[in-house]
Amino acid sequence: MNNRIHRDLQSSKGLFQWKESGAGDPLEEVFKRALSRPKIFKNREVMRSDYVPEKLPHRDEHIRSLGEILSPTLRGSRPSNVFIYGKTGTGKTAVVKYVFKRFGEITSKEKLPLKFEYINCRIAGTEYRVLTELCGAIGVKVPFTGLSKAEVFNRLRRGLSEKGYLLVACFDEIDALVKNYGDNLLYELTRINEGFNGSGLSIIGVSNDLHFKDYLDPRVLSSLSEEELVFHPYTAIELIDILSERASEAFYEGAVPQEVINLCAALAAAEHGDARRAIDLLRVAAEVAERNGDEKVEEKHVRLAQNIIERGRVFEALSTLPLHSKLILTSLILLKRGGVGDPISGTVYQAYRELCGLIGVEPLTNRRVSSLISELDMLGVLKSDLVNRGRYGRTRKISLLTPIDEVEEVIRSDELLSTLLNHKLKIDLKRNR
DNA sequence: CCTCCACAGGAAGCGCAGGAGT
DNA sequence: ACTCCTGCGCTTCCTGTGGAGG
Repeated sequence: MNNRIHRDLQSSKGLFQWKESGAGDPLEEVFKRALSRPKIFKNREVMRSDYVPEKLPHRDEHIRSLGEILSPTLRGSRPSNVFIYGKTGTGKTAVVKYVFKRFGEITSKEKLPLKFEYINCRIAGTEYRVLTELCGAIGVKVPFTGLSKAEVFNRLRRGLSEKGYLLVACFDEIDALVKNYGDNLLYELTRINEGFNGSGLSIIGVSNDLHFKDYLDPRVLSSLSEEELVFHPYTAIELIDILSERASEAFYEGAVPQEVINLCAALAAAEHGDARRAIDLLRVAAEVAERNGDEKVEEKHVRLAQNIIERGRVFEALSTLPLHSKLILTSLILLKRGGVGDPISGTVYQAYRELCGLIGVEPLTNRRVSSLISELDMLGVLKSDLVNRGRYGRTRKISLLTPIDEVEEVIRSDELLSTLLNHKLKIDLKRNR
């Protein structure tokens, strides 16, 4: 099993290795190759996920609607709040950023007292930081910690009325904020305009959770969704247009044939029409082709890219986990390798405590481990199904969703856990004999 | 029909970090 | 120096629960 992982690692590395290895100065070779290699990328920036293109194919209607809704700002009155729904990669963020950019241009040309601020609630993280960013948008300086939320809120209100700004704020992934902190802040923000005329705050809420409305207080909902926009997933045909548009800017002519674009579009369309996925796929495929020294991107590169992206996702999700989550995964691996089918939470907790004992770490409580398992479930690493076993209680059956070898690979990238794993596996082997 | 298992998962609160205001 | 603020990770305590077996 060890060998297998080793082999996997080598072969995945092998992807990036040159076909022949020359002697002498190792960098010399790299330079020479890099300079003589056929070029694929003309402009790498264009394929980055946060790039806002000049043209957004198939979103004209949405751009016009949003512009229409925001147009009162140019005449100095406050526009309606807007709610935008749509799954990931349907162009919500791109449309908002694009519209903000264009309005920003007009604003600075005409010298209007307008501010447009884009905030990603999941990245901002807390209510406090969201408020801080709003303050920052209108030039009110706020320390990043130390003040009460109420104080920051007051400063925002004072700033708005003193400076006379009209602030249009986009709360992207607004569901993340509401799920963690409730809708109190939103309620307060929708009421901040009372007593203002001309200045104030308009909110654009963006969510990819279609059931998000259910979490909201009716009062917040009604004032927040004065206008609504719904973004539908892209079809494969639309994705082809989007990719072609980007590809023509990002790559040299002939480097990316049409059938490769079609393939990327088809693969992404099969997964809910996510444009971001499609673009990532094409970018990685092109990178693979480039590193390989090939002249153009081919189907095999796209297939490899698919693999790389998948592995990258797993690795990134798992390697940044805290120690105790990794210990839980380690126990799961050991139980699986030991021939236990899908263990129940009690068994996992026992194994986990044992591991903690071995490395001299104070174990967390059952309750906390239960939460960590739920978190891993939400991450999609494992699945925990509630099962009722009558007399034998009610518990969760835990199964790995990620291939066990991939999980083990990540666990083994931590030296301590790797040693622990080897140690335990050896003991189990002896016991079985 | 009732009991009782083996937990799930909500609520509250604690201690700490990292700051601000006085 | 002291008080007060929030977020975070965690514990403690608690109530709830579906169905096998008596």
